[in-house]
Amino acid sequence: MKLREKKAAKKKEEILRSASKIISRRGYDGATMEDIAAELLMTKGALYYYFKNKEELLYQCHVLVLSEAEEKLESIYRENISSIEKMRKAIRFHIEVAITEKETFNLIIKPEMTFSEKHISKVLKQRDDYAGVFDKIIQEGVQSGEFVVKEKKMARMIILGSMNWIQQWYIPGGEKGIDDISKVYAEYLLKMLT
Amino acid sequence: MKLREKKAAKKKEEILRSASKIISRRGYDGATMEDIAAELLMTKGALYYYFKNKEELLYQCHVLVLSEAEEKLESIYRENISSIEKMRKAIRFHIEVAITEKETFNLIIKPEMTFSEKHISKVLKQRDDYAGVFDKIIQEGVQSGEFVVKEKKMARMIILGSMNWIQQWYIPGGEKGIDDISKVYAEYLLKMLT
Amino acid sequence: MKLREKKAAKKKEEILRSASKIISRRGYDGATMEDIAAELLMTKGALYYYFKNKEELLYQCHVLVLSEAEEKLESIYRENISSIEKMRKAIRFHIEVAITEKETFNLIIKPEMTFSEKHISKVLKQRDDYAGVFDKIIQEGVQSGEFVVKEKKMARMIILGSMNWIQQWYIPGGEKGIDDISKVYAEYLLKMLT
Amino acid sequence: MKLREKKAAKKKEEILRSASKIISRRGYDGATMEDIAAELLMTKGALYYYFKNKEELLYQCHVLVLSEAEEKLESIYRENISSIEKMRKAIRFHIEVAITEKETFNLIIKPEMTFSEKHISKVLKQRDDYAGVFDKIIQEGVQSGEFVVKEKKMARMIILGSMNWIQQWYIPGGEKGIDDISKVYAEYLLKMLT
DNA sequence: CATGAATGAGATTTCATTCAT
DNA sequence: GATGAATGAAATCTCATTCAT
Repeated sequence: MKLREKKAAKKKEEILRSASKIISRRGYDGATMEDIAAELLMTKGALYYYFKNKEELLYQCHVLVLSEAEEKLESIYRENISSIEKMRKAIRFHIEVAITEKETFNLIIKPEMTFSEKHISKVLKQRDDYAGVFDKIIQEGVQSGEFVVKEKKMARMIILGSMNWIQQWYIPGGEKGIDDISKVYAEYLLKMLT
Repeated sequence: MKLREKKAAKKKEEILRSASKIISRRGYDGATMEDIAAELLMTKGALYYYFKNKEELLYQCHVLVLSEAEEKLESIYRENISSIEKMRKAIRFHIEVAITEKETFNLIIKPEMTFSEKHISKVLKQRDDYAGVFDKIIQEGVQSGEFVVKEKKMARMIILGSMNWIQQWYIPGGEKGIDDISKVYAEYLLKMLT
Repeated sequence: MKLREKKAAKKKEEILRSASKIISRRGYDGATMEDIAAELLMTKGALYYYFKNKEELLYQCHVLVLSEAEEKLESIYRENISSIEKMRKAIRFHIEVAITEKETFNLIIKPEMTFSEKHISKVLKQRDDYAGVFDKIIQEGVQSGEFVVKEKKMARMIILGSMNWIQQWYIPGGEKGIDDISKVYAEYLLKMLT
Repeated sequence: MKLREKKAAKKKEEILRSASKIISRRGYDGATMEDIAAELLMTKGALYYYFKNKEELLYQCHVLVLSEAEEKLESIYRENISSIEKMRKAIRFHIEVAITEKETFNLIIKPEMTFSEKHISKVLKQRDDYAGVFDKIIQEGVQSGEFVVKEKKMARMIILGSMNWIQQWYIPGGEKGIDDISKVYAEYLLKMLT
């Protein structure tokens, strides 16, 4: 029994990974269930065995990706380092995820247009939770005197917004690598905070 | 004849304004030709008289909105004020456009997914031109010693990215008005540059 | 304009007649939009130009057939003849419609299973109105002393039920013609009422 | 071995009872094999072990329900009472079955639309047999002088048709209970026969 | 015996696009 | 110039049925 369930769970995750890849390449509307199934060498019908419809599939992608990312972010927050270092790490991590897993993070744009009422609030909640970790780091840094920020929410918006935008112009194999980018971003954004 | 053409041009612009409104509300895929026609109290067929297909219509929207915005931005650049002031004005202007004309600016996200090869290079060129004005302001500021920025392109990316992201969370009538937001953004982003 | 509208209305009616033919032959689930379109030498898409979905199409069938039938029934009720004669005529008319237009009357079975909440109440209302004419004839007959019925609603149920059931076994070209059947039914059902 | 078979037979019957419940609730097309399996806490696959396809399952439902009912009806026919009393009892029994076991009796509507050639003749035969008991009662009543009916088949059609139609409007817990209804029906239908 | 997984055919619906009038 | 009508391709989703384990 347990084995069975594990197998199914693995399959689901496999589907989610492929799905988010396709969705990010083609967009939510552009990615057809056929495309997603093809990538997995499955038939459309099989997808519906695991997820009851396209929105559910997308929603699960969202949950998977974001919960993994949030966990990692939290672990950074709990590290025994200065707030500045935490923020630097968080920035680098977020950029890395947003780019290398562009596939999945792209799902995040315009959720209201994609999710129905059934899911939208949970989706927004999860994003808030994720963003909340950045808030906590900022808050901590302000208290320790490392950061000087009055409008903390705004600052967080700027930080996350600028990073999320990277997907719009980043081209793999281009002049700047992820590492270069995240170094510069960290530097400049920290300059804003301190 | 001239009158005719003028009339037609006016009609085209009218269509473009309505179209961009609808497209931004529903997204490019979500906005059907029917919807757009309905907003204008026209029939689908009529749209095809003015624009040969949906992509062309969207492309023209893009041209219209961006060329207007670029012009205004250039005029800011030409003003006889400090680079800091220029940047502050540019930031406020961009945010205002991105929010109040959200309708049209939203078109900008993910152009490769929307435009075919026929248009994509022109679209990207126009965006580069628009962004180029920000580059010029930064460049000028660096030369005058007002700004201290080594990675100018990156800085511009951060600035534009953070502002474009505002659409993702801004809710009209919320706690913060456009003015508050743009003031804080200008302050924080300038802090980064100076 | 008027001409156009008339043309469209005619087309709609044409569609409804074909549709009800197909639906009655194959049942609501069995009749595909493709089938219906084929019968009319149209494409599926064209149907959706006239009716926004399958249920709407079916609903309009129902409205068309029942309102025509009710009108005729009312005219029988208004004739200047005895209640017995009215009932005899009504019975003959109903049987004729239920058989010759079997196509359309069959729609009537199990409406709750076919219509969504949006339409169901209107459908039931229209049926009640139709049945109501039988009630009025019975009522009149009782008052004039021609009929002796205490449970009028039940009597009407028996009359309509027995007639509606005819579709279940009637085979065109069989031993008994419609005329024979309706004569016997009228005789026996009137025997029950008097 | 025998035990095995008995067990299997019991299981089959159990399935048939559940199946007819679901089928009558949702209609033959509406009831999916999944639904039926779910009601039995089985999986779809298991159903296919007992019945080779959906039609076969339905057919067996039909056989089960009708043969039980016919048996009971025959026993009424064999009772040592007047034909009038037999008919009254038969009417009451039929209505009771048709309502309380609505689940199963509903299957009977429009058999040609549900059964393929393979089964249809057997289905019709069984129905004829069932109806035949009513014929026998009528025949007996006519011979004994209790009934006065020339068109015996028609009379039977009226009787069965009116009763079968009850399902269309009967609502459990409504004003009239089954008992009231069957009393009135018996009274009125007998009035027609005598 | 039974199950989970998968298939494949078909159904409804949507829309950009075309075209005769 | 503009409209109503129609097309056709594609997308989502459903289900009876099969089969390896």
